[in-house]
Amino acid sequence: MDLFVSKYINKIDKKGRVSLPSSFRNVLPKANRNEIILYKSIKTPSIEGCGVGRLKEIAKRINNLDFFSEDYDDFSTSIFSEIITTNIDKEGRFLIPEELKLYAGIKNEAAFFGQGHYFQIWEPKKGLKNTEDSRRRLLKEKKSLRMMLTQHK
Amino acid sequence: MDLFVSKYINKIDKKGRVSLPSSFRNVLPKANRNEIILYKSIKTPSIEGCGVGRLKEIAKRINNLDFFSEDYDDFSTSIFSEIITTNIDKEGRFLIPEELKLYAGIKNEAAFFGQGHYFQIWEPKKGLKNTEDSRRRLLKEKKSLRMMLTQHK
DNA sequence: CATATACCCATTGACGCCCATATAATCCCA
DNA sequence: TGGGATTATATGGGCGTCAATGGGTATATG
Repeated sequence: MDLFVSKYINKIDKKGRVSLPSSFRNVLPKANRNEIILYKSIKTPSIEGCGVGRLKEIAKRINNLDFFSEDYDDFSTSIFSEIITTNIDKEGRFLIPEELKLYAGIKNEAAFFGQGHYFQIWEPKKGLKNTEDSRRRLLKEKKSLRMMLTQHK
Repeated sequence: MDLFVSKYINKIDKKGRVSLPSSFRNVLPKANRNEIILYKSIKTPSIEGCGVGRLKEIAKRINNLDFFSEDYDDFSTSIFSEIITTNIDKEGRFLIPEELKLYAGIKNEAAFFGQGHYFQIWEPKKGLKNTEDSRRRLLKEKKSLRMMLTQHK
């Protein structure tokens, strides 16, 4: 599976280390399996992460915004200048920078949420609540959710 | 046959393993025959499952949404983080995650119901009752439908 | 030299792989 | 076509491996 899926809650030890879930590590390209990038989520108090290869895709997305819009500047500033690269040790653990932990309100536990081509790291309770909220929003528009899930072709 | 059809009731052993019915295994593509995805059914207290190919298609669809919209996040959270991938061992067995067993009320036995492009896993009694209920609903509708169509003057 | 971080080793529990058996399904040949 | 032989499926259990976690120590970096 080459997508970040499912959710995991891992502990952060005294040294600040936390295991990237094994299934997430396997999504990273064999070449750069010991490096990920992290940045603040724009829309939620969470951290987003992915392999370094994904950067190009993000750049493309931002490039597709209207160059003269405020959004363009805001997104490109918020994302690119805030990106932090982090190394993964032999045991599959990494350090979450203090600033990002503060932003997400993370202390002793980190909840990892698969998001397909990237993942989010939440303070566990906040993360679970966010999942519920977002499911509730979607259920209001049953049509669109069904559209996503049902078999086409 | 490349569809999930028929129903089976299998036992869950001490280790939590359960056999995916052989005919279901044969539906999975030879390439990814040792991996399936599971998720909570939206409308019923049951687990739905299918091969990973279906997931990749959903990923493609979500990826086509506006990257910066709220819908994008809602979909990717509700779908990717709720999906669980599980491996099928050499004997054709897999583990149902505890959270999903709770959701479906499954303990020692699991009932598999073919649904065409996907399948459902139920607590046996609930599953059989659901089958009866939905058949009853169908018959009722048919009756009123026939009434609509045949009652002239 | 002090703090942070990487590497090494250890522990525990979960999971995958292997082997075994019983029952059911299929085959094959006289 | 009957019936024994072979294969497949569902199920049970032993055991090695790996993932998550904890801690000691070396190394780097200012």
